Amino acid sequence: MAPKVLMVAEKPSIALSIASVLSGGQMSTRKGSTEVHEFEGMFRGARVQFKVTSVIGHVFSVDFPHAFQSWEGTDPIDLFEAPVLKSECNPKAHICRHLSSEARGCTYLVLWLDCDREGENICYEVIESTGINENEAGKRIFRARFSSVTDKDIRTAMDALTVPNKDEALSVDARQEIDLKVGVAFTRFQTRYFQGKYGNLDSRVISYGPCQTPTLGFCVQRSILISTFKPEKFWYISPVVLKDGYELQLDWERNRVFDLSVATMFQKMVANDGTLKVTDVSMKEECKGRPSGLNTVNMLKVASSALGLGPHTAMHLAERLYTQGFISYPRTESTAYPASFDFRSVLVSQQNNPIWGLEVRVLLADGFAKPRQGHDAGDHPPITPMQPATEDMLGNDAWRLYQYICQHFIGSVSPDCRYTRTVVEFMCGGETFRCAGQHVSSKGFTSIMPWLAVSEKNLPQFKKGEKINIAKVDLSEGNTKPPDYLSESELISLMEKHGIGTDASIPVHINNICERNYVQVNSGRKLVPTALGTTLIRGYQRIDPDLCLPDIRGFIEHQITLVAKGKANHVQVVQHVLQQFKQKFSYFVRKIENMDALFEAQFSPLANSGRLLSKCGKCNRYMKYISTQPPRLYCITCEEVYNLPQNGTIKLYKELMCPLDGFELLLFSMVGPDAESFPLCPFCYNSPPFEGIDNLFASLKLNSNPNSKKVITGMPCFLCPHPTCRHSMITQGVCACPECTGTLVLDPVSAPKWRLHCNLCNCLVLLPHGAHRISTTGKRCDSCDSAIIEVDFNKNNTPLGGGETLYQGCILCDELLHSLVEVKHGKSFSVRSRGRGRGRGRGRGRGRGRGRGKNTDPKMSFRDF
DNA sequence: GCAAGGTC
Repeated sequence: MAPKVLMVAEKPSIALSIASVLSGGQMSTRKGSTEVHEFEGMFRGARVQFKVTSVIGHVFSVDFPHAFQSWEGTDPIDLFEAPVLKSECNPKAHICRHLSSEARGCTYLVLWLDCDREGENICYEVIESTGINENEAGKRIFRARFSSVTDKDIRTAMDALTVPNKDEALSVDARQEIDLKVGVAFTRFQTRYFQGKYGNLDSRVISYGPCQTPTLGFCVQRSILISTFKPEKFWYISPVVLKDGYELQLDWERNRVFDLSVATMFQKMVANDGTLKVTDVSMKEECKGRPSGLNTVNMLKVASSALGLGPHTAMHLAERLYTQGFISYPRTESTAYPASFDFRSVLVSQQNNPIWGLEVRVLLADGFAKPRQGHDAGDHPPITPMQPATEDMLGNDAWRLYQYICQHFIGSVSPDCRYTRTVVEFMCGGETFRCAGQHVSSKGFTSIMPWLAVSEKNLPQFKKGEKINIAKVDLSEGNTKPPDYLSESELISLMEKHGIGTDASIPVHINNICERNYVQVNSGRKLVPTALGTTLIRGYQRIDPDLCLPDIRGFIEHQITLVAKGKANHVQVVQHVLQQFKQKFSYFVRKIENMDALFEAQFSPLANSGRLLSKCGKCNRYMKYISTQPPRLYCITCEEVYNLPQNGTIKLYKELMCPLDGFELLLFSMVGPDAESFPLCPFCYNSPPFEGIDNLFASLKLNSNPNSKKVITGMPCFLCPHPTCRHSMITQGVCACPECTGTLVLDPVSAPKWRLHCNLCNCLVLLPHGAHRISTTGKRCDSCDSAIIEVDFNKNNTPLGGGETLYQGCILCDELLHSLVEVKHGKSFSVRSRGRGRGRGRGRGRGRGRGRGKNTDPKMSFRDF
């Protein structure tokens, strides 16, 4: 059989392009985690079977091991020395499994990842996933280096295979570890510090990051400039001339002066002279160049400033236009097109457009230009329309973006705009004045991009040496004005200039500082910092300005570049940089009072926030409920903060008390139609009471249904293993969830729509409707080990004979009860149906758990907990 | 609940 060659690209679209080019379109395609294209061809002088597939960006991402994930149990400074783990970024996509199975039986691996450092790093993620030893580089493993996804470049790359660059890959590993440790350490520390003191910060998490914080810094810097701006009065003179029916106001060469008596003096000198002498008339042909190709950052700037679309939204729309085939790949740094680019066929596809079709037909008939020379970053061609579209096909916002992309493209192949500029210079009383006129001789690309048009301004004819009487000399007063708040478009430029973020991540960072409530987007997409955003930046400036300066990203980039170039050892660089940040961190912690003084002046202490709600188990006094994000309880006496679940309402739960710690229980209710409610003890929720329960949660999360939207952030009663408390999972749990490894727990306040809900996933089971009372009994079903429940039916509609209302049974095995239950979210729910096994109790010694034998109902109860 | 970087 012919040897097999596996080729892997960074995204499915590139795998398709590569396969199409190399197979000449003769390939077969099959589905998988990502598509696999197969064809025969020649490789290193032999006939082979090619398989081309792709990853979807990074395969792995980096995080802390479980022991360091607890905010309570880890001192943030220890994170700098903590180990880091790589795990699959998107376990549901099963990319690792896909690669390993596709690599089986392959003799060669060819890496077609994007040709940048991230791509180089993904090369090694792919190698690791395939299981091939990386020492086989140059023997079984090859790297294709291509500068664009064109026929020519793909073939050239295939003929000149090299090996992946380990140093570049390691530089990305270094960046990942540094970003993670620095970001998480500062974020955890300042979040806990300030949320433990103030009640109205209104941000779930007070994050810090080497990209997001300098981004915020730009916005705050501008707003500080505005708030500290002192306006100054200035004066200027402008002679007025009447000629050939024109009234012209001339510009003063001095522009303005800041002293009224000086301005008055000049005015008198000019007025006394009274005659303007034309000292020069110059006429110049000017050219405004057509644009080069459109890259992501420029698209985002126009989207924000001209279309009113934020970068996040604009990227979303652009991605949709791309996946629907209307535009080319929208994430690119390049503004230069490859030499072989077919401009004509793009124009042909636009020639029937009702709005700009005519212009396109003229270009096709009269000849078109190539776009102005741009920058080739070696990634993708500029953003280009691929298919004609109408507003109906796209929807308003996507249409406006598409329209701009088309206008930009057509503009880029249109002639330059040409105009003549006339400048007339005058002298009077020793002072120089000017006026300028413009006449457009050829609109060129500005007819399709009218917002860039050169304005027409007519002047009367002047001759050098000519003398003209002044009609009047105005003396005007003005005030210097502060700049406006930073526009999103200006922010994007600043980020690009300072190397903060990438074309793909710039929108994410801007979105981040909005979502964290650090800035607000006002009208005109101006970014106005909130009190929180301003206070943070001013705080860093007080303690260590480096922390919020744009150079911080540059510093990290510079250090990892040493790794990428092979000039420094990866481990040593990471250690060195982390050592520096650790010192900055500990200094920051020591000096946090300097920032806190600013917070004190701006925000309300917890003691003054919120309302009294429930009793503290330690001091027996009422604690305050703070409903602003994140919801918390605060005990004024103990000065303790207890976090509460989010996105729901909290109230006191029947003044019941936790038997473990004496805290009053709360009832949390989610919102929505099938919203569930559950009790929790504020203390247990934050500090789970049983040893090792943290680890148990971690395994529960790992084993739970991956589709579950439920996020466990603390321990509510429905996860509590207390053997006798009437609210715990042990006493309120009924049976195993048919959908996941969780337990179905009785919702204690669901009357009269009694129900069970899973403590891990969204599975919901409706119990007999309208019953007076439903409760667990403490007894177990003999055959399936579920909890026996007791139902007190309503006497008006009891299904029991003789008007009986009380009934006990197992909801799985008892025919009557089983006929009365209904699964709302979830699949089948019966003893006989086979479901997935139980994950709980893994290795916990009771011999129950996943496999209990083929004929056993896999949905055992939770008793082996 | 944390970062930034890929990509959908």
